Amino acid sequence: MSEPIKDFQLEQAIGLNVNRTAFLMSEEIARRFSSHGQPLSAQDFGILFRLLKQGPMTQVEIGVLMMRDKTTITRRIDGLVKKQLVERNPDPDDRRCLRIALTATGDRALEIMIPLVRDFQQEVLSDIPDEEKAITIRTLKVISDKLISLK
Amino acid sequence: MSEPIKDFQLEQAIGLNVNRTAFLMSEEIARRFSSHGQPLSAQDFGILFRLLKQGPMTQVEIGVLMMRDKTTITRRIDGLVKKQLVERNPDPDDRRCLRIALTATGDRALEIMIPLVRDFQQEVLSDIPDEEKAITIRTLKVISDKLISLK
DNA sequence: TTACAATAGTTGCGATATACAACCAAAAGG
DNA sequence: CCTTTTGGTTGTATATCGCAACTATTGTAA
Repeated sequence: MSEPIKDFQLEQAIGLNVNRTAFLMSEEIARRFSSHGQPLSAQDFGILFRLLKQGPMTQVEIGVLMMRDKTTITRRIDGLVKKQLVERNPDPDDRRCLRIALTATGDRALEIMIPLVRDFQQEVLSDIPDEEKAITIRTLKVISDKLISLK
Repeated sequence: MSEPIKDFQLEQAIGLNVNRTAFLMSEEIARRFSSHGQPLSAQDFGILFRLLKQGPMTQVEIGVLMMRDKTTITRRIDGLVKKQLVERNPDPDDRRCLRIALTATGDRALEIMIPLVRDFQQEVLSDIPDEEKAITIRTLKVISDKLISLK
């Protein structure tokens, strides 16, 4: 008679560790943003940074990247507009679309936040050999790609 | 003049990958719980599983493990009580405390959910060599331990 | 013993995040 | 044209969360 139920080791479970790490990282980076005058979430940073790297995007495009419903993006952008970090510009070629673009204020916010993020990631990974960092990131990508393919 | 801002590689950032993976894993495991008649979140599973492994706990103890305010735990336990998965028992030695304990229903729910979790984790990691799984989990632990020590 | 401090838990309240349904406007494609 | 698809907004509902304030109980120290 096997009793397999209690054999499961939660502390070794990838799910628990991924979740806890994600929670703690988001919390800490948001805390650092706030203490540098930028009260934004890690998610908001993600939006702003992509706008910097890739230029203006529509809300639907942002929604795909963030894996969120477009109504959720409407409201997140509302918040960023209210903080004057982005603006909704008309698309000259398609009057349905709004091109979400960084403002000068948004640019300045990123100039503050990007070094914070870079330092933060460097800091939390400082004890990890490069090889193991690479393996970790690759493993996470494999998992998320697999989960996306399931959907 | 260096221009380091845009050099930051978001796709290689540990934070983005950890967050996305956590989101996708939580979503998928909740979906599987639901489709097996157990509409619970990964967080709720975490509570129930710890109660199975460690026996009854107070709400404060659960809150420490989950890194949540005790008021949040009160309400999560409310939900689990309503689903008859746990019960609040008086502590004979301290009348302030409630010992949160699995019910028989909660036990049966775990008998369904634990194999789902085990299979799920095995499935998402199936293409990853054991060595790399171990490195990934260890790296995540190092990060979360470091973040906890910052608090 | 008695007063004060700490602890366990609850409730009121507000904030945040999220998505579905329904809707409008505009574009695409027969 | 007429129909379908697409981008976006709003109404509504749900879940999650934590602070402030409260009660009840326990611990502590004069």
